[in-house]
Amino acid sequence: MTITIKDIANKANVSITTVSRVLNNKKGGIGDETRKRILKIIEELDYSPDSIARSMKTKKTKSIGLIIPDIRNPYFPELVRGVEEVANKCKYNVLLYNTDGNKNKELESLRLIKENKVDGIIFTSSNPGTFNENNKYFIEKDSPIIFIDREPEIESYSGLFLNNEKAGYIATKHLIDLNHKNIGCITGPKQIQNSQQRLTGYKKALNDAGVDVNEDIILNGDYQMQGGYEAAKRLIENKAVTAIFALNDLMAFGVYKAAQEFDVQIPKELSVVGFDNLSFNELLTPKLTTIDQNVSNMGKVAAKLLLKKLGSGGGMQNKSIYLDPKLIIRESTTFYKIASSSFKLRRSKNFEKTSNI
Amino acid sequence: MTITIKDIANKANVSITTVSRVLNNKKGGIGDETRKRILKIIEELDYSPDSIARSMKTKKTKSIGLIIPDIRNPYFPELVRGVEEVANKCKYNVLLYNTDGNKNKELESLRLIKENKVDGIIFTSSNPGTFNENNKYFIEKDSPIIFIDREPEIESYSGLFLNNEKAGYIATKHLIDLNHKNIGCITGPKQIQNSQQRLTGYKKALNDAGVDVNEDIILNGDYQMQGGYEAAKRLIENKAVTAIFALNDLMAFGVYKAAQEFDVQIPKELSVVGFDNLSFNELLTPKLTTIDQNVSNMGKVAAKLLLKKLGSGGGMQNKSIYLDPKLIIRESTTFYKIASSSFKLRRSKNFEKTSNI
DNA sequence: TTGTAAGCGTTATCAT
DNA sequence: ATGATAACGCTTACAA
Repeated sequence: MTITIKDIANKANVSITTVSRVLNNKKGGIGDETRKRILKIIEELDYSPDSIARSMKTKKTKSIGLIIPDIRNPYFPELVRGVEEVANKCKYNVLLYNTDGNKNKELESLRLIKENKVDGIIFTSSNPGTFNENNKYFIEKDSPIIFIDREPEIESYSGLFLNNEKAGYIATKHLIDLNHKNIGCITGPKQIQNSQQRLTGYKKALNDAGVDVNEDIILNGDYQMQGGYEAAKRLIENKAVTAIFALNDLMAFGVYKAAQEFDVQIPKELSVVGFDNLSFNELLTPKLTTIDQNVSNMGKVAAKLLLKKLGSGGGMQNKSIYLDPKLIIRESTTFYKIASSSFKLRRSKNFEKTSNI
Repeated sequence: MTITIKDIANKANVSITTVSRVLNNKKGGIGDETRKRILKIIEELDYSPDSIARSMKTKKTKSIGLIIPDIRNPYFPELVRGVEEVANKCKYNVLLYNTDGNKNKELESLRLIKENKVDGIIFTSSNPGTFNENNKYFIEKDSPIIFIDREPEIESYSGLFLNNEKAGYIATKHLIDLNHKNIGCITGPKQIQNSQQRLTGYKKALNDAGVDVNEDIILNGDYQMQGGYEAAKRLIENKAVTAIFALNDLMAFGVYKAAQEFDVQIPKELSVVGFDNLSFNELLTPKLTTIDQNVSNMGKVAAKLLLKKLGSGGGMQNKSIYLDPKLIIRESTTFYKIASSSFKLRRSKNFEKTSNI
């Protein structure tokens, strides 16, 4: 038998109201002796309130939904931890949803709100158009959703975004300052907004420095290691670049792999800049110069934003926060000297070496 | 204004009972015409039932709790996806908790069940003794918890475990078959059961092959890259081994790092076997020979087990499943020839090389 | 300081 | 085939 507030009330010879009062720490209106007695009984019976019943009245679940494309993408565990940390601190639970960027799954997850399962949602989409004005699940002005990383196509929303263009700019600028002129760029999937923004920053930095943008060394990647690897291979084979800016770390890993395969030394012969500052960077030798998004912090800020919104009872203006990126200079970038870039010759030697292992 | 079953009933000129019936697909007792009419109105009003109110009656939340140490550990995202996949297929939501192996947090999370927030829990502890007979949150015989990877100290439970000893055995056997005799072993934290089991398998394989167990080359690691790195450094410096069995992949990564630093060729001069088959293995050159746990599958099986238990209304026997490990042979292990293991000399050369980069 | 009672949105029992 | 109503465990006016 599950024990309820009624049992406590009986045992303490008070009404359930009184018990409810001490449960919710109502300030005034409770005898000190009564409170103690009730508390003691609660303790004895190891009672804890049924949060479902509580939600029924309050219309609050103390839960938030966290919707992401794929937790296996190493970007997200950090985000999740960040969100969870502040959520739990405020006694909120976190419901996790992976959508694989699938629009139906994204929409499906919004049902959570309608069904009262969560008080609010933190949403990272990889899919443009999930939220737009025509959408059946269109979210009204003060709906408790925080968008992360990708702006929805609706008129008003709250969100948390990285200043991706600036990030692309400073990463490229760093390379330019290091005397690089032929800087390859490996992008993410075309439809993903942040990839476009980073690319814009890249081009802008080039322009500002008076370096021509060479579309031939801007290659499409997929934000996966494999795409980075393949693009890097082409770039290296064509001996076209002295530096590569990969628009995320996963692809930068792919660049490392290609470089290793072709026996191209990083950073001596090829400088590499990544984007994300994943913790696996530790793994790499040399350590990767990259853009830090401080993903864990983004999670925290997003959660705080959401919780604040929830606390305000819908009376809060929608607002978006733009975070500034930070360039983390490590070991994968170095000053370009013309003489050092002659890896094409050595590559053939390497082929022999590889084949007899 | 939120729309309820009552609104539907009014609009359809029926009682809420009838509406409830069509919502729950009750077989008999509903006029075909009425059903259609109601369905249409539901559609029109875009109504969906309040799952909290539903839970109130049914005592079911259609949610499960997934409790893990840390989602940033690359082992867990796979698990989470596996769990989520089958949970969602059965219309269950997943609440995620990271405990950092903290006992209090682990206990805290169990409150979820008491508060009726979840119907069941899948629990991966890294902390012995969270569940034991004295524990206040002691879980009774048919409580809906599935333990993963670590057995609790209670008398009866359901769980899903890898046959770790066997895994340790076949990994070591593989190395022995490759003519290795001096096989170093880097373990996980002492208190973690699966590390002990893997180690037992390692020793057994050695014994069965008539190779003496050398405690000097069994080093304590921490299941983190750093620990693997440090242990490997010592092993390499002492020139004591021709192969290393790291009890998880993260530590194997550390071994790679140390090998690289000392210019020791894998596998030519040092064979390495890992454990977990993390997806980042793709990153490594050469690719890591490792034990595959099929973590994603474990997640699925665990979820199925839990759901089955929930479906059975508590009338199910507790039972545990032991999964068999699989050795994935890739490029980091090779046949040991005595001549090839002279890396100590070359190491000093490498120091010069490193220092002038 | 404490108690009574209504009500949250469902489902389920028992009528009709 | 359908409806009236109690009940789930809590919070919260409103009373006392």
